Amino acid sequence: MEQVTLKSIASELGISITTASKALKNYPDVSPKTRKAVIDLARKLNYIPNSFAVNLRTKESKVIGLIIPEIVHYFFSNVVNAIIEYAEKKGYLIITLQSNESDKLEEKQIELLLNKRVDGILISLSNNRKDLSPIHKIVESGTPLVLFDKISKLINCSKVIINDRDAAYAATEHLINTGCKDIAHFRGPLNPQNSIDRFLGYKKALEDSKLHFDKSLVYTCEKVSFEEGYNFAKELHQSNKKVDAIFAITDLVAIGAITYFNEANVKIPEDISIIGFSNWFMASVISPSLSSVDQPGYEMGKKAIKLLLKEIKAIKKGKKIKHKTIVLPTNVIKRSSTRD
Amino acid sequence: MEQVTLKSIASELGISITTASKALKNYPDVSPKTRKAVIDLARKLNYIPNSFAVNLRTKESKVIGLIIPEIVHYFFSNVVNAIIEYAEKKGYLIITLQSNESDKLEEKQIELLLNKRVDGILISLSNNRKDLSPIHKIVESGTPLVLFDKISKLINCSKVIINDRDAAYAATEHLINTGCKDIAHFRGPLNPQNSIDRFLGYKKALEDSKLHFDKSLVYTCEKVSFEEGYNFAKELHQSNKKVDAIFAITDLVAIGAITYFNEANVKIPEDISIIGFSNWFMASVISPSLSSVDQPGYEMGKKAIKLLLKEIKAIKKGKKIKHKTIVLPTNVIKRSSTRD
DNA sequence: CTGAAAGCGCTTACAG
DNA sequence: CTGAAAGCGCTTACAG
Repeated sequence: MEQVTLKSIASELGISITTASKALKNYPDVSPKTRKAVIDLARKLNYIPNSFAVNLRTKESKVIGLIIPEIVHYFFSNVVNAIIEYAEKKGYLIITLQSNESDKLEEKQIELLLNKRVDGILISLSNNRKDLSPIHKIVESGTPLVLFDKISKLINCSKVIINDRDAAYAATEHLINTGCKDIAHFRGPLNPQNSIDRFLGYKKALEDSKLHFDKSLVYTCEKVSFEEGYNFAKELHQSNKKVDAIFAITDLVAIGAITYFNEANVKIPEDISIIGFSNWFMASVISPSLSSVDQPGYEMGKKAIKLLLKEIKAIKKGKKIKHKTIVLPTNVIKRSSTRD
Repeated sequence: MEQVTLKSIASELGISITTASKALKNYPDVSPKTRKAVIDLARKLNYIPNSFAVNLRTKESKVIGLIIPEIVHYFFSNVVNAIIEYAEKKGYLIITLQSNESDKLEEKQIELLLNKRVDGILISLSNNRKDLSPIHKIVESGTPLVLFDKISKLINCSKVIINDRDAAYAATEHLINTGCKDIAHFRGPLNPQNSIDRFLGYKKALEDSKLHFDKSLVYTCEKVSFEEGYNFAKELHQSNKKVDAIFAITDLVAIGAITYFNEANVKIPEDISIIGFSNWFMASVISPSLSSVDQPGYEMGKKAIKLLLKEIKAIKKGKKIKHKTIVLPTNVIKRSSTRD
């Protein structure tokens, strides 16, 4: 397959490479006749500019790197969906990588993306991220970075998040308002900020309503999995603890719990109310349908890529950029797993 | 941010760019002393080879393009997961695009990927793909291509698929074996091959069991959505048709039907059996749990990328490649939505 | 309006 | 063991 290059077009027309290049790029200083000849021939030969050469010259790849914990995940796949879609409209392509919640992998992937000279990077941090130096390195390299959902406040970059504490507060409040008094929490791992914030929101809601906070009603889901939800529900049920509600870190955990209670013939929400977090599609179709906190994945992805492209543009123009933190609203979706 | 280049390393050490390059690339004809000096300095300065220049020289991008109908989709997100993971291990990155089942968008995306000079392309075709010329164009461009799941037999490339006809046959047979006689089918759109094949498998199973095939029991889901499953179930229920089972094109459609029947107090599987297709995670957690055909998304993604990378390698070595079609096994997962 | 030339940063065949 | 040179394919400042 003989590649069509500017050189071959120029030589076929007996003009210089310079002129051929200008004709195709709508430079004003080319005669209409020459321009037409070049454009026609380019079309006829199906000329495609060599993007490698363009990248090398312009120092732009028109590619954005994206790292998320996992893609087989309702929330994150929605985020990715929005990012790919919006970026494409603006002429950017997305390279996606999954950290699998491994900080080591995440570091390698950051390295990969920097080596690839992507024009910008979007990350939702893995749960195990403690050492922030690899993230700082991105900023130091001059590559625009936007963190979303699972972020660190210590990084000097733009961020898109929800207010996990307020959202968890609202979820717990809903349980309290519907008459629950002994509310358990299936929390996430101890390290990630959003897991901490959801726990704090839960605790605060109890305190504000003068309900007793009972440490023994808090279970930690290391993997935030269906199985953990199932098993903790079982453990809770088989213990003698008095409990009339559960606030789960995520819908998947909540659904694990629902599955157990359905099997054990514990009535939801009569015997126990359950509320999840994220409002996955699944929440609306299981029985009973699951009350949840709507976490706008699509919106979050869109805001994040929008912000990133804006910063890339600003930097290109040599403008100073001011980092922003966008906080998206959430709201409690009431369904059948909690009382009226 | 002053970029560290071979040039800057060479000049700092007072050697030529050539030698610096060779030292870093483990060419044998460099003295150990020089090699060490170069490597040490490169590490100290945190040298990253400019991938744009490398791409231009090697004519390789080490990037693979992937087009799927949508990413917020259990099956496809599993495919993407496998592809990203395997590619990364082999030194390739993945650019993902979504056609949203639009053939026009799909064509633009193919164009984008070819312009980007990706080293290979993976596609699961959109339902509306009738004109195959954009796909042929990929093959003609010399870019290795592997089609998976939603393919066209008319394209001269490797493919990874399941046998949709046999799988649908097995699903329908399961309904028949458990005593169902009047089996409806919520089929997919008329164009895509896998939707046709599933319909044919369903029909063949009826015929082989001497059951009457009733055209009026076949409903076409244009969008393969939850709503269609729900609405067709309602339509079916409110008609006077005699029906004791439904084979749905996909779990999402099946779950729509289940949701309707649950609301309408129609007992599953006593009054009506339901079997889906794809074995989404959701199938195991709804009530009743949904029998389904396991469609191995992860395996399919892995085989597809593996095949593609193999062909890329072969072409690089100037070897002739023989296209393969891999057919992955499926099996019926029996759960509570069908009888024992 | 046109084109020679420099340069982006690398790789590699070739000469010494 | 070392390096000058050509070249990948483009863009653009500059001269005419």
